[in-house]
Parts: sequence; C-alpha cells; structure tokens
Amino acid sequence: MTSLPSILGGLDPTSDRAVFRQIADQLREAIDRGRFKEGEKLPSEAELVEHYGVSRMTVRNSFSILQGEGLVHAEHGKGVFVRPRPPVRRLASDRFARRHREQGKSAFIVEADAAGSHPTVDSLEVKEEKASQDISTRLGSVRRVLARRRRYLLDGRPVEFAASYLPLDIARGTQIAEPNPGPGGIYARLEELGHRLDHFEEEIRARMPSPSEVKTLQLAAGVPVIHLIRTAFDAAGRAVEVCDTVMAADAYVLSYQLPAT
Amino acid sequence: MTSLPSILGGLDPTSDRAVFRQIADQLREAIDRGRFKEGEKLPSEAELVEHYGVSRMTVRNSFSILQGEGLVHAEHGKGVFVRPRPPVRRLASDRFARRHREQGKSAFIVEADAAGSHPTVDSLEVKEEKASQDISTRLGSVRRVLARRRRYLLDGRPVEFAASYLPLDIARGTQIAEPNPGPGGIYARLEELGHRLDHFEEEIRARMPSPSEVKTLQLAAGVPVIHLIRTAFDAAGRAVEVCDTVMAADAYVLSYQLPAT
DNA sequence: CTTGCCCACTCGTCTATACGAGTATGCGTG
DNA sequence: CACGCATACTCGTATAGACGAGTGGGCAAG
Repeated sequence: MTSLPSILGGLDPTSDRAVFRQIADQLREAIDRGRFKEGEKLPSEAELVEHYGVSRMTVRNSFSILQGEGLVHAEHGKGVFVRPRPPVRRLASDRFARRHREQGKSAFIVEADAAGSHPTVDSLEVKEEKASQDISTRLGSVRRVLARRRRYLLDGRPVEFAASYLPLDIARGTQIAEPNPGPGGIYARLEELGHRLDHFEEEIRARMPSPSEVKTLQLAAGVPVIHLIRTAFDAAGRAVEVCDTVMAADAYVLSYQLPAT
Repeated sequence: MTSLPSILGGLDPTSDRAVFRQIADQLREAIDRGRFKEGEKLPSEAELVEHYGVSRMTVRNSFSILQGEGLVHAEHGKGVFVRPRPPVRRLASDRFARRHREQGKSAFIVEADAAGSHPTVDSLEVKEEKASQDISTRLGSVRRVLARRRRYLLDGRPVEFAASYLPLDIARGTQIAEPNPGPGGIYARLEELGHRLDHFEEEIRARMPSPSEVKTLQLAAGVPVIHLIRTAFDAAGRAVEVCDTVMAADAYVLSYQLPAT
C-alpha cells in the first residue's frame, strides 16, 4: 500500500485558504488524478487527523465539501469512498417516434434490456384526482385529471419518478385508466382514441432534490435531479397529456436533435 | 416581529431523527410555508442556539443541510437568508432558427434586452489550440481547433460559460477567428462560407459544479450546473462546430419542441 | 468446523469553547 | 453636520472531547 504522505502532501500555514479547504483540495486532486479510483476507500478520518495534525471535525468538514460536490460518499462503519459513476441512460429525442411503439413492452424496458441492465417499474398508482394549478394550466383549464404515477429502476436502483396527467374526458373508462395501458403505452392508446399526436414540448430544469425526492430516488449527497415536464399535443392542437418526470441526474444524458430551419 | 417559538416549535427527544435534522426540517417547512420569505433573514445562529437549547455546531449543521439543498445562503457578518429564485432564462429549441440571425446583435443580447435585463459578455478569448479527445471525436478527428470562449452575465451576474470549437480548415483566417464574428454570429458566417447548417445535436447533463465553475459562475452552494454540448452539422453531414456550455441551473429552463413522427 | 461473542475500527451526533473576520450602528469628536 | 472609531452582532474556522452505532475480523467455546 502507498503511504499517505506520498499521496497527500502537507498543509500551507501561510495560505489564507482554510485548512479544511486545503485538505478537500488535496483529496479532490488525488481523486481526479486517479490516485484513488472509483469505489475505492479514502483514508479514514482518524488517518487524516494523524496525517495532517488537525482535529477530527476539520477532516469531517473536508469530507462534507467533497460530498456536496458529489465526489465521495460515506458509509457508516465502513469508510468514505470515491463515488462510482453509474452507467447513464441516454434519452434520444426520437424516443417517442411511432416506430418505437410497435412492440408490446414499454420503451423503458426495451431500452434497458438492450443495454444489458435489469429494468423494473414499481409504485404504480393510477387514479383520478384534482389537477394542480400548473397541470391545469398546461392541459387547458381542466379541473380533474387521471394521474398515472410510476417509478423506474435499473438493476434495483431507482433512477426516475414520473407522473402522467390526462384530461378525464379523454382517459376515463379507457385502457389508459388501467394499470397496464397495453402495447405501445398510453401514446398508442391516445392515437387509437383519435388523438393523433402532433408534437411534444419539453421543459427541462436542474436543481437539488427535495427530501422526499432523495428518499424515493435513494439519491446520494451531491446528486442533483433533472426535472422534465413534457406536454403532448394532438393534431387538433389540444394538450392531451402532461408528464412530470424527476430523474437522478447522475443516471441520465438527454439528447435532442434540432433542425436548423 | 413574530416570536421564534410561534414559528419553530420544539424538538422531539424521543425521535430517532438527529437533532440537527429536526431543526433543518422545521426551518425548511417554515420556508416552504412562507413564514420566511425570499431574501428574508433567518434567525441567527445564536438565536437558534437559545431557542432549541443546543450547541452552536448543531445549528450550523442544520444550516449546512439547507445550504446543500440550495434553500438558503449565508453572508458573513450579516446572517443566513432565504435564497431568492433568480429570474430564469428560457432557451427555446428554435433559438438557432435562421430568422433569428437577421439582426446585428447576438441572440443573448437581443433576448435579454427584451426581458428587461442588462446583458453582458466578458472573458472573451479566441485562439487556436489542441483539441481535447472528446472535441476531436465530435468534430471528426481534427487535431487542432479554433476555440472561442466567452462568459455571459445578466444584470452583472454570471449565468453561463460557453466554449465553441471549430476545425481550423473552416475557421482560420475568417471573421470567425475575430473577437467579433459580426451580425448573426458564427452560424451566419459558417453559412456564408458554404456550410449550410442542417441540424444540431444537443447533449444535456446536470451535475454539481467543479470548484473552478463555482468561481467563474459565482455559484451559491447547492446550485447545480446544466452542461450542454451542442454539435452543429452542415448539409454535407459534417460536424462544423461543437459548443460546450455550462449554465447556472437556477438561471435556466431549457425548452424543446419534438415532432411526433 | 461452526457458531457466537467481543473488540477494534469506522462514521454519526453533539457539546463547549475559542478566536478571527465581516457588517452595521450609534455615539462622540472635530 | 460629517466623519471616524468603538462596539456589538453576524458567520467562519478550529480544537478537544464524549458517546453512539454500524461493520468486520479474530478468537474462544461448543
């Protein structure tokens, strides 16, 4: 094993940079340079206390900086580890193309199978409810909606939580109101019901998760979420669905193709 | 002034939730309910120490949670404040349409003026350099590129840092290599040079900022960045430009329109 | 050999204290 | 009245110590 001093250097007492920041800097640089690899354990708090000659709180302070940056994560009783970058899921802008609606399985399942990971969907909830102000506005002043909520997992890890909202006059009593909407998903059903889809609008934000999002997505410290709100419009120009999606940002890359008209 | 106990309640010693988390929860809830409004000062550390009967470090710990969530920010010598949500800039998917290239001013300037904010561009740098591995791949194995870097500010606040990379055989010696690329920007120049633009590809990620990004974008704690990589393709199918953009996530909403082909 | 316990090591939580540095306010001096 | 300084209040940094709780390995008993 390589000794600590050979990796981590010492402190600069003349610097006006706070000690805990200097320590965080050195650890960050060591990680960036690959001296500590993904999933590898960093020196324990006690070892760093020893190495730098500082108090334990100062070391913990350094770790908390790196946690906030999403670089490391602590495991109680085990140690602090370099956070591995999980495999990312790419969402292409043609993911709602009709040709992808042929198969019986949902886009999420098909795509994950192809990538060799094990996909799951849980927390299914389908019910009628009062529309929030925002959803109501997007759907054109509807009062109540059909809400479909579900959580997506890859290899057991939750990566996305999505809620779809549809006007009752469209969805009530149809297969869309069933837990399993059938092959091609609700978009296929909407088209069968005469709502030929014309285009989608997507709004994308990024922010830190709320405590409840941390819980349902089992997010590590320092992982933001991507908040995507998609509205589907039919050929008549009517908004027929709003899908509100919160994704673990470290699990996704969104990809769009834009014409240069 | 409303007294603290009427806003903040007490601790539950029987709960297994850590004290500093309970305090953070109460503060978060008070903020969510609007008991503390945007920009308003929270009770000082000393006041909370008094109110809860805990040590100062415990209170600071609570504040650090809320900071990580991007809910509050501390100002040395002043206090801890509810972080105001800055006005957001919406980026529509038609922002590169030819019709927007008519005017002399850049898209950023025009749009910000229209929104009533004061736009600035600084840190201009235009130079030839070695292409990074990633840029080289995206541009089709070029070794050296023309790099154009600039930082965008709204009302003095930095919101975006962008770097454009172009193959030398296209850009060298043209107005694209000048600090001011002229009306319509480099896309207008590219088309004049015979590279009629066909489409763009955009890749979007969200993550916590690196320390250098915190510096150049003057990011508050708990603010992620949106990392957007756009590649422009001409009618011949060649990648003629890659633009690497890092945006303060709290200042942007991206918006895309997708056909439902 | 297997089981179970103990112990060493890890991070988590919390207290108490000290000093430094930035900010604002009011008061006294000129 | 204007200026400057003292002062009180704010958060920032750091120390030293205590106890709790999760993990894993070694050792002893069965």
